[in-house]
Amino acid sequence: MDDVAAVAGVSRGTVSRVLNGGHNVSGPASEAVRRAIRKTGYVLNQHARSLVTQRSDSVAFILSEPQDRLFEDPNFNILLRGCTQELAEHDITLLLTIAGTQEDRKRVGRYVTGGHVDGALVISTHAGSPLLDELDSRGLPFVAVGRPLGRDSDVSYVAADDRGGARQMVSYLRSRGHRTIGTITGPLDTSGGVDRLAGYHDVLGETDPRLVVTGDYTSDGGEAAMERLLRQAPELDAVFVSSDLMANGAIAALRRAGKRVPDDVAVGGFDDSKVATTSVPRLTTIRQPWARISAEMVRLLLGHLAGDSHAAVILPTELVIRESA
Amino acid sequence: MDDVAAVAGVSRGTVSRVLNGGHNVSGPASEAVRRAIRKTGYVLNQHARSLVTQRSDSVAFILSEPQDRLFEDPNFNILLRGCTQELAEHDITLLLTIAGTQEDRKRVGRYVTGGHVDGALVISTHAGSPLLDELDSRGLPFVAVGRPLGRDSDVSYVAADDRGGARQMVSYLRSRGHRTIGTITGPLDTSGGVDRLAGYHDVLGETDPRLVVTGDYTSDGGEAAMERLLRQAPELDAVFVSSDLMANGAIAALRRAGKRVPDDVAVGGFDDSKVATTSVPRLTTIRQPWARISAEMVRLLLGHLAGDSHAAVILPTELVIRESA
DNA sequence: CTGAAAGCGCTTACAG
DNA sequence: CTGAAAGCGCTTACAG
Repeated sequence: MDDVAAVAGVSRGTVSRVLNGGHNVSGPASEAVRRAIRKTGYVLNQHARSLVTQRSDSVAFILSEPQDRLFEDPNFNILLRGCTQELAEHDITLLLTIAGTQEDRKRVGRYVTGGHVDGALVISTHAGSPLLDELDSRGLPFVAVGRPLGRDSDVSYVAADDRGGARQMVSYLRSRGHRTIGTITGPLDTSGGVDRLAGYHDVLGETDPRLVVTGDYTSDGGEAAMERLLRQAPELDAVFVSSDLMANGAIAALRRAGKRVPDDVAVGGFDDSKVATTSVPRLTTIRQPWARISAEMVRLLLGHLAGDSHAAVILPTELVIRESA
Repeated sequence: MDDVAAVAGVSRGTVSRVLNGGHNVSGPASEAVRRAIRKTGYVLNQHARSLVTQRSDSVAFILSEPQDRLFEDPNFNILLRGCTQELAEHDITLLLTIAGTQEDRKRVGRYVTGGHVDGALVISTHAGSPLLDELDSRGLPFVAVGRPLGRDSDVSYVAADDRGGARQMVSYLRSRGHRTIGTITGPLDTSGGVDRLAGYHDVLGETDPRLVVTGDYTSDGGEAAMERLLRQAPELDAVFVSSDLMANGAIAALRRAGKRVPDDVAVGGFDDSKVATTSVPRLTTIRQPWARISAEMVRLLLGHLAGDSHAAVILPTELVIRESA
């Protein structure tokens, strides 16, 4: 920077000013500095800048899932891409950090609270993640995707309306004349698990406990859950499955049991993920507004950085009718 | 840090020394500092440290593909995870940056050359990526995965033996009695495209040009390429397809043309990716040693950081026999 | 509009 | 083993 100043014939202060927007710098001076920068091949030292500005102009995207299955989920892709773009418009770089194991989470916790980033977008669906507490205690602004169970009243998050989406699907199934509607829930330590189940009960009221089975968001898990459901309640004529992947497994189980989908048993999924269109039959499901979710996450985080307090944003879902129900 | 020093009753220099391994610090002093750190809740300012050490203890994993299809590839997952773990053992954080668009690439280029990271792992299969030049001109150490066309003699990279792998597959097809073996290549501006085609010619010599068609690594592209191949050379009895995804599409085209796989036309893939086991019939393919690739990439990069010059590492592939050939 | 100067929070020879 | 001090490369009041 001294070089640049020398070549341009100005002080370091002036060089710094043109680097930071060029306010209060005369045209000629600005031009000279710009030329000097090109000539010297100068590149700013970000650490020095961050040391004085106390910000890094980057935020972390923390993927904190034991199983990083999310990676294979196209929706996750959309989310990541959306956040990157939104942030880029504000000249903020997004760093993806993966914290699959307990040890990873510690390392990442240290990293993000060490001043490397100004804030974080955290993707973690399971309850009781110590990561949120760590970020909190360090005072690092962050926003979560999905309602963080147990923390939803003191943490910023944006989520699809899981409960409302479940209501849409179950209402649709009932409107199609189905009378005995079962459900395969997600893990009950995730908001998707409890909220979608709540939506199911919202429209059906209390149901026979035999009609409710818990899955684990995997295809195999959905298959096993469907088998159990079939054993417990062979008379059911529809099932609301809390994720497309599980719905895909459920259909396999139904087929093996000799049931036709949707004629004998209608199947409704959730997510509108890739498998929804590749499965046979294609899935009737609930679409989550991922593009809007990412936009809102970034908006919320930027708000935090500017001093706003926390907030929750719930976005509506959409029923997508295909062949499975 | 002044607080810590005050509480511990030592100088800042001593605090810094325990922070950096505790060499040349007496037991009691070290203990006092440690207690003071806990008591004050002190957290190191990484920017200040990096400013003096001139390193950040982090490296970038740059995903520089126009289409970030890689994300959905489980192999990519293995690569990413492997690199993260290897680096973590050296206390280095891996930052994933995505540079899908031209603009992204610029931003990322600025970021990584701005001192934020000590080096980079770059994932970019297409030739002529300006990113490599940029990193080079900035003097940032990096290693690429896959042979960077046109830059392979002055850049560090680690790759599977594409040419040898293609030889394995084509030799296998011939050993099974197939006589008219076609091939669907990858884009010819990728090393996977040219090297696998070279391997094909290695075992077959010059072939009828009608037997060679270029695809784009997508399933749809493979389907279209197969149709073309079938039109040009309806007599073929085997085809070596340069990626599993394309092989999957090729099988669809064959089925539609009334050909049985492998009875009428045998199909050999490349990658041993997820689709290899989900396609019907399951694919006979070439496995790339992703775990070793990630380990070697990290080893090479760490070498660079320590001052080593560049090097290329080529790792052997493995023929995996299933049902399609 | 511009320069001189203080300061951001660390690390690391240097001297003892 | 320890402290005092210089310095890493910037930004930003402050004075003019």
